Amino acid sequence: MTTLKDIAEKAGVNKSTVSRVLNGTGSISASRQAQIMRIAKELGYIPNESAKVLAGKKAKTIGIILPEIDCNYYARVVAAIETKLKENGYSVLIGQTGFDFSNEIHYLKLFVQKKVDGIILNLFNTKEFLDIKEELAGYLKQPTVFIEHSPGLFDFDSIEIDNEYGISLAISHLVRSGAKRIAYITEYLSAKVRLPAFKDAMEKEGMVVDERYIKNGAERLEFGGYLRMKELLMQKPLPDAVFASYDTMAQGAQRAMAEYGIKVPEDILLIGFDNIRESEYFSIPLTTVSPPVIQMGFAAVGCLLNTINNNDLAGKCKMVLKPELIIRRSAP
Amino acid sequence: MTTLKDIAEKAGVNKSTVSRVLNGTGSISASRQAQIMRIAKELGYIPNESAKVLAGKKAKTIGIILPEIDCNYYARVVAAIETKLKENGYSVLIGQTGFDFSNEIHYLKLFVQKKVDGIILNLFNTKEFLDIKEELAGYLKQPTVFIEHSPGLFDFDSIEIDNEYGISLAISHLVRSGAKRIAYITEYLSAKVRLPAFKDAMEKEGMVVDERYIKNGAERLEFGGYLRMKELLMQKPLPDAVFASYDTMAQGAQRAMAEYGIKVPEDILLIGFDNIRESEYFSIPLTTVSPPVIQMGFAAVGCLLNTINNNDLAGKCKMVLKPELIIRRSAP
DNA sequence: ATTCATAAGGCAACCGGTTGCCCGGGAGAA
DNA sequence: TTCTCCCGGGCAACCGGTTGCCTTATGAAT
Repeated sequence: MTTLKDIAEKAGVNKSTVSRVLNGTGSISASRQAQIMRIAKELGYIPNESAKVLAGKKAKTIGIILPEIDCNYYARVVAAIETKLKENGYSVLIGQTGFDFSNEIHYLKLFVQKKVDGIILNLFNTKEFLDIKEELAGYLKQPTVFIEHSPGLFDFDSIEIDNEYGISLAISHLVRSGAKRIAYITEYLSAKVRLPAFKDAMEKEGMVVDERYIKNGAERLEFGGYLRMKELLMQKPLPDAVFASYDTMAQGAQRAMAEYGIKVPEDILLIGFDNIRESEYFSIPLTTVSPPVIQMGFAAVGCLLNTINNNDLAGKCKMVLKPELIIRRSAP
Repeated sequence: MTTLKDIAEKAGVNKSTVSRVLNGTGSISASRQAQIMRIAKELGYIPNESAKVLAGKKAKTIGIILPEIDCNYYARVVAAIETKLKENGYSVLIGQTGFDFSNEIHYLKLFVQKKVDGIILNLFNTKEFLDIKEELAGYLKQPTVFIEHSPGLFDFDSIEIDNEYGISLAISHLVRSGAKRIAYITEYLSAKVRLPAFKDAMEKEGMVVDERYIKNGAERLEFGGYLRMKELLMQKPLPDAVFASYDTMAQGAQRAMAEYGIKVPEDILLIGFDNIRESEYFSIPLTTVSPPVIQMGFAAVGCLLNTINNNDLAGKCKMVLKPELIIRRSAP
């Protein structure tokens, strides 16, 4: 490990001079600069970030906490955020919580210790978070922005997705298409936030919520969609429209319907949520609600960098992004 | 920011005592311990990782560099790695290179500066890497493991996927199924490693490689598969089997064939590579080559942790993992 | 009563940079 | 010629922990 001191000794100067040359601060003669740069290269000098941070420099790192990565939705979120941060010279520390509250807290604390410059929180358990907010006070002093969901603390920045609005778009589209028996397939985690919104939307459209057409369960993703759809197909009369809690479940549902010879959209309309990249390429291209996740990621980064650089803007940045409806063949 | 010193002053002891209590090292009386712990909690003490690292502690962080996250394949890789590392108390810094060599180098250097304990490299440009290996010497001194591809340096650990073998599994399966005109759809990036392997496999099976049945291009993912498949459908006679460079392209290909009324597998057999989670739920469940990526991730972490903890094992860990063929309806 | 080991904790150097302050010397202004 | 000012660079404190070594007190063993 070669350090500033090594370079300084070899050049016969003080290490502060070397520091200044390497950082382009202070005024050092051109010849010295050249000499020091050369020696630094010769010695293969690699700066020590920990020392820099300890001495008061920014770590140029932000942490992002989210439920999981291996999922078409969150992968896109983190990719967008990473890309934007990279453009600004930041690195990203990542934490998967698996939807678990203790992990959410664990990573929050960990990242703060690691002296990140800011944190992007995609929390699932916002209620629980709110409960122990005071206890966490020390960990919420650096720039923090909540994405997707917000615990509703007005002293924090948040970039939310308007789930309720998105779901109402889906339901009213189905109703306008003449659906009478609208079913909902979901899983426990997703249901937590989307089931109430589904019921609301139904009521606003004047539809009765028939619990027999709501299928919930533990299994997630394609498999969950597949199972719940099969359950639904036992019901008679069959629903004439299905809202899947997210696109990945919709893909499983399509598969189940194909097995049973049910035609989409002729027999049953199908609509999803998320507009994942592949939904356009499902065997029946999926009509779906498209939350602006890339925009959300970019906004979160922009907001965070603002707060970091001007450090007086926390709480100033509150956005609620509206999803839009993407109409494809599964529910034209 | 409360520090060790603050706690020490309040407790009337030296900060070294506080350090020892907090770390459970040294011998400190139970009452002191209790007192110090209490004060630490009262003051909301948050340890400073940079200081710890500077003082010689491990950062308990590893960096992972890979082409992209928003892609079913790599998302799974990074998820597996993150999960395993979390179990061992490590955090992960992530870098997306976008398949770009300069980004690969950029992140390597960056992570080293950040004093990570180890690096997992999923490099795309292994040749270029090899070319400037000497220049990088200073950056390759901490534990490093290559995954998926290896630059073939025997002083480094690597967990490779045997692409050639995987592709030969696919081709020989198609040949055994009676395919005479086997096509290959791909895109520039994937082709770099898989096209030669495709040709090899074809030759080994005694098939002639007909360039008219090889469709390559810039577009990636589903869209790329969709475009290349449409090109293929202009060819006559039609191929009787298609090998898609990866499952996501296969999904696009399925869509193109559906539009043209081509039946899979009756008219054309289709086979993919990657065995992404959703391939089981494609409209025609996809026969595909399954590289053991979870196992690869776990092995990489295991190998890295070994090297970190025993620091004399570098280069000892070399694995080449064999994919297996998953037979589903698209090529029974 | 003397020796000795051990427990409890203090002291200070060190990790590798950063930065405010200071100083000597040469050039330009008065 | 003397006074200023700026350029080039040195000095040392500081960031917040860690740890080897040393001291003191206490109790046990001889």
